[in-house]
Amino acid sequence: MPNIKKIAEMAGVSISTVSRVLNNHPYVNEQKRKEILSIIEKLNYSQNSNAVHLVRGKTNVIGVVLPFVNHQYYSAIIEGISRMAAKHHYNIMLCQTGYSPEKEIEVLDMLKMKKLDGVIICSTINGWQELEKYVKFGPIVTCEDTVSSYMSSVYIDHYKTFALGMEYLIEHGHRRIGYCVGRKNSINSLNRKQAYLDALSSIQVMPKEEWGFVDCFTVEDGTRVVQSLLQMKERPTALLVSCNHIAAGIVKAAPKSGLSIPGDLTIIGCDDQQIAEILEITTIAHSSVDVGAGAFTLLHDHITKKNKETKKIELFPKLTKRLTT
Amino acid sequence: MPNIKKIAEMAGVSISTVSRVLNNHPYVNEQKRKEILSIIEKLNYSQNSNAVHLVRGKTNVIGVVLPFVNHQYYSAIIEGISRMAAKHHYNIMLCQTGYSPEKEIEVLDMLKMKKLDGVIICSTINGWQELEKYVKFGPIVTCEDTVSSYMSSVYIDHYKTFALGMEYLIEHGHRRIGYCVGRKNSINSLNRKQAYLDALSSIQVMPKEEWGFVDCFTVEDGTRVVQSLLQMKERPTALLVSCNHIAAGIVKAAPKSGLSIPGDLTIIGCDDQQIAEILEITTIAHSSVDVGAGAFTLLHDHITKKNKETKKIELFPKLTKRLTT
DNA sequence: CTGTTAGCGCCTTCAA
DNA sequence: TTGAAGGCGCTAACAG
Repeated sequence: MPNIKKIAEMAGVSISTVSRVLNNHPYVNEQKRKEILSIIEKLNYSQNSNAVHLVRGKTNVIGVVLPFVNHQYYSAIIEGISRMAAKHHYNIMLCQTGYSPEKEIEVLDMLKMKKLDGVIICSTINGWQELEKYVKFGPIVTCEDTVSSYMSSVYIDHYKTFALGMEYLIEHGHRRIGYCVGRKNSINSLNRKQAYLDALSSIQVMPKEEWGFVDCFTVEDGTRVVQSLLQMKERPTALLVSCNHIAAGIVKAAPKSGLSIPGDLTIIGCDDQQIAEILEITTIAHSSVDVGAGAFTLLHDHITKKNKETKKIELFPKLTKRLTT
Repeated sequence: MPNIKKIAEMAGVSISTVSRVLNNHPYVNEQKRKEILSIIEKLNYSQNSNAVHLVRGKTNVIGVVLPFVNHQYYSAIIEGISRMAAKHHYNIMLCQTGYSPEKEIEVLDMLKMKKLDGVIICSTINGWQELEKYVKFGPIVTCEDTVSSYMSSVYIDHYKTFALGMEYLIEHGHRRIGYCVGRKNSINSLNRKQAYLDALSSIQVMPKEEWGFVDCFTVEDGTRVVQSLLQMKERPTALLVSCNHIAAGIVKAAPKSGLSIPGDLTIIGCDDQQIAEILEITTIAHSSVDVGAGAFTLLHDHITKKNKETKKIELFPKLTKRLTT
């Protein structure tokens, strides 16, 4: 592999001059520039990124941290990030954590080690207090609501999401309402639960422990919920579900067990996965692609120092009524 | 930011010694090792990856090239790659090309520029002859069938896939058969078409041009297919569809237009997207996660020189009968 | 067991 | 408009 020195030798100039044409600097004799370019061409030379990164102190690579790549909520976010990143000539290091705290830290360490110019955290397991320790190594943007004043974020207030859903259900006469969320104690789950509890309390209804389902992530989890429902003496008439894939599982499994939807069971899902459209599931959604695009923009502004202060961008989901309500 | 020199100074040793403890080399006084470690801890130091990459000549990063991230066929492949990569301490650079030839070349250039240790191409737009030019810069593995003897691949022979589907349809009495594929002239599409034509010719049926749909990628394309079908004087009784998302669009749209499935129209999809399971679509599938995992393994073996010769791994999909046939 | 030294490939003053 | 020289931060012989 040729290097800059070799090119310089062949062109009979110094490596500085070669460097100048490589980086489109002015003050290079047009004749020499042409000559150098042709040699570069002939030798099929290109810069060694690692050397460039080392000397420049940046890589034009950002890290994207998420629990599961093969999950449409996240792949939509990646889509948004990808589009914007391509526009600004940034590359994406994709890091699937499976919600392992260590894996998340590993990525943050890559920031510290200058392998990454910045990081977007789609969903954290360590929590923002931990993330905060790394902002001194480079900008971090989250796609979740964080209280931290050191990190920008694009987020949805899931208290509002669930509040919106509960309002709809209550307005439509439901009193026996249940819900499904993912990780039991994540910020988002806790917010959702609070909205649920507050709404019930506003109509003087006591929440029923067994109607709150946790650890729901996939279609299979949805069918599991239906199984549980069938065992109950008293069943909810409606379910507010934090993700459409779970909702899809419920919607497919319920009729097979004799529960008609929305007759016996009303379902409201969340997010903008296409499955909701296909199965005609009522959903409360925002654009996940926009989340990703927004996160990249915030991050990019920080990297390029366009803005120093952190920024919080809230996205407001809205309810689309379809056939499960 | 502290560097190795600073650590050496503070510990009163040379940078070599620090480097040794950093890389777990033997022959370091246990006392000094402890001391150095504690200073590293105190200063919250860590190596500069770019310097390490430069001097080692590798980055432990591989590139993954695909047209669309937000498409379940590809996100499943990424899942497979991610899992294996994590196991071997490799990172993934994700590159969405949108089938732009230039974007694909950009990634290959990153291989040339030592930013990447290897590349996995999930679907190429430039074609294998072009890719081949880059193997001298590092190993390239594809998830498509390539004739190249310079690149390993994990692939499905889509001639066989469609042949399998046609056989099923013909056995079940269909004679008026159509098909849907993605890019009109991609290798895979051409292979599929050939299988289709060969099957028809084997039963002495003349193919009908308008029953071959191209540029089908999404659910919406599926509904578009149904629109076209409705305009036809003579309609096919069955459709072999290269991707379940298109099939999903057809399955949802058809009944709304009075075409019952499988009564008026039999549908066979392809690949293992969950949507097929949910909508009970008969499909011809292999595990896409396995494709990714296999591709990484091949690539890793090349990077670590475990095997020099290229290897071709063929995966055989099988037909799962459900409710659309 | 430890330090010196020579790179890895490139960018960027500085002086000419 | 050009070149020399000094890093960027680290690894790896080599010599002690």
